[in-house]
Amino acid sequence: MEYEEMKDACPCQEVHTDLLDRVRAEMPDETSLYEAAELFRLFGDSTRIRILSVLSCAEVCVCDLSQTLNMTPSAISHQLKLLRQGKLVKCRREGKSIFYSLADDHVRTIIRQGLEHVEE
Amino acid sequence: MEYEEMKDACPCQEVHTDLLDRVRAEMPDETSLYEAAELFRLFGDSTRIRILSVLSCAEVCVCDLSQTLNMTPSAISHQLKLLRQGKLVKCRREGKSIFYSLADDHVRTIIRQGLEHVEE
DNA sequence: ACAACAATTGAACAAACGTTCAAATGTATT
DNA sequence: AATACATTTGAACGTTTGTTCAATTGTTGT
Repeated sequence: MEYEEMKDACPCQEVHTDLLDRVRAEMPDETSLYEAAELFRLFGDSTRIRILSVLSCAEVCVCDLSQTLNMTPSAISHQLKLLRQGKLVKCRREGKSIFYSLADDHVRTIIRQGLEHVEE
Repeated sequence: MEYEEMKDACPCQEVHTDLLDRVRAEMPDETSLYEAAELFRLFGDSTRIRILSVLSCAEVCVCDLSQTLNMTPSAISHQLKLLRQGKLVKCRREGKSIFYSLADDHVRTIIRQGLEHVEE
């Protein structure tokens, strides 16, 4: 009811109704977009993208990450947990150390894409 | 001093020094990574990615966005401001309305990439 | 000049976030 | 069993974030 009134109140509505219908038809479903946002959110923090960037080069242990990025193992570990949950990285234990690597090549691609966009 | 001790305390260091040197050499510079993170952060919110997704289909006014996404013009406008600052969208005025569109094709590409990754 | 409308803005607020710290877990060494 | 070390975990903290609300700006029509 309210919504209908709002619709009428906006002159745009009259003009752009078919446009919006087309947009609605073409749009990816809400769930996919929500998941894509969740994915990008993981890349959207400098600590996490630096971790992923290191893992783009090599498989390394938490200790190495901690040294390379000059952050505490705890801070790194918390972020690794998020990256693991998001299926962006995988890990394997070797003695006391745990080695992390990218879960798949998509991750590398996405980072490259982002870097390409900013380096212009 | 403390840092040196930490270094010695970690057996990894001895083992992976050359690896880490190689990683450091290959890594993009801090600034690029930071900017890439900032870019991805913009895609990492469901409201913003939905806005961008609409703009991938068509140039629309704030009013249209507000209706399509079922959110207040104010909320939309706040997010559009961030997208404008990040150079992801551009706008032009036409009478009382302001029409938004994607700033360039990269944006479309990045969204597509993200969607591809989640739809698997 | 005034009313109507599209859009923007700033302050306020709750929710989500990232790091720190202390404690815990798991593995190898003695 | 006990120690040492790599990593993880949970609680706490200050900071950032997204939305709401009320007020404002800019444009059109009367």
